[in-house]
Amino acid sequence: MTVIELTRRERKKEETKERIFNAAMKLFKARGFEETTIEEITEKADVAKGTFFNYFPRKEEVLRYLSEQWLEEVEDKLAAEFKGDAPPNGDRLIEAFVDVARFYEQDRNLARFILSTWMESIYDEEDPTCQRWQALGAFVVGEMQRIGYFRADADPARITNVLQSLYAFTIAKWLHTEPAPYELRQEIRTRFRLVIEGLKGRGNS
Amino acid sequence: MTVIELTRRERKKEETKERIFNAAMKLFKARGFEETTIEEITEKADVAKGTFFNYFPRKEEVLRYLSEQWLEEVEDKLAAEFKGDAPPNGDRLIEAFVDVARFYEQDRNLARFILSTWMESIYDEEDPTCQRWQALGAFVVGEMQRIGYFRADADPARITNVLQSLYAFTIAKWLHTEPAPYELRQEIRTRFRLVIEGLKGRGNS
DNA sequence: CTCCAATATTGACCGTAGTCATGTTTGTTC
DNA sequence: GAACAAACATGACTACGGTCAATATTGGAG
Repeated sequence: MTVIELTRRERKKEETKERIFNAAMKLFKARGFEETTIEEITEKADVAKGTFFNYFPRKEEVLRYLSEQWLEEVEDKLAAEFKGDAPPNGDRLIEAFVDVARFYEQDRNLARFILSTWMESIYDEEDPTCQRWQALGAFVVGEMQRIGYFRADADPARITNVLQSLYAFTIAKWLHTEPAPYELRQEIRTRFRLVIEGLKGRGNS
Repeated sequence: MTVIELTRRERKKEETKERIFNAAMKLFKARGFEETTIEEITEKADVAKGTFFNYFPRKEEVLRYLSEQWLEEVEDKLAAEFKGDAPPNGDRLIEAFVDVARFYEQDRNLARFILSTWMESIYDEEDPTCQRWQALGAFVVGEMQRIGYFRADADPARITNVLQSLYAFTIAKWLHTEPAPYELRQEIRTRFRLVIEGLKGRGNS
């Protein structure tokens, strides 16, 4: 963590961005994303409408900003879990993801925003967030292959993609269905186990 | 297929809707969804702007309409494949889905529209399209369990969800990445096989 | 302190999705 | 065919996301 000295100007800029961001989040939580207008946000943040666009080129960028902050946290958490000294372990892999899902359970509204931007960024290979996730996924899956938890004859990137889609969809469905269709963390655990063990039946060569 | 007699009024109504729809599709294909304005559509369809909203309450509803038409076709195709006389067969299951993916390869623009509405409807359990897919999925998976291709100790709805997320994501990523990141049908086949066989490695109990 | 260029702020303005009051057409009843 | 109601068409209007030229603020150089 490098501490960079900021000039007064830069400090003020950050502060304004934060003020706009906080105002936006409060309104989004209270009334929803679509229902909140940019004028309401800027009024609450006590700046002119145009100022908003100096900090966030589009309304959606506020969500992306939120999402990035949160994903960085999660990333650090997962990276610490897997790049630490403790030997890699398959069950810990699942439990780490299950654990991250706690967040989504906290605030469904917020979670919806974050998930939707995450799901968009998943497709965009230019997106730095996406790249970091791919890298993290490839590393973790590689480790799992090394210890024999995952089969070694499958492309780690493919396994990462499969698990990512499973994870994202399980959360997305849970978030968009009212009332919640299942106990989220339990369901993630079950589905992960299911694809790890395989869908194959007895009559299948 | 029941043929319903339509009054002149109803015929005219259908015709107008079709005219608007066709105009919209031509413009969407040529210039993209966002870039096409409703006024352009109505001009091309030779109706007033307001008329558009008598037929499609939102701009996106045009896509939903397209999507519904197409999904019905696919549904019929898949249903015929699995409710026919031929004995159910696991490889045929995979190949049927692979085959459907051909469509997405035809027109990437159109496919993007259809997939995005499909992915939204996946979450919405009220949506009739979603319900029909769930039903079809449950039936097919049930058959596969009966013949021992899929393990019988897993909830068919869960297996359906897992496969659906895998399928949708694989296509989505393929559609949103330029140039295409993989040969679509081959990738679907590989991923399906992967989750059917399981991700488990040798060192895994 | 004065001047200046860089940077940040502002709100009038624009384009477009969607609304709605009004006008028009259609089918029906006598 | 006249009178009427229901269904449908219409375009002026509103609301909001986003642009941009004009204005204000900042910090540094002389």
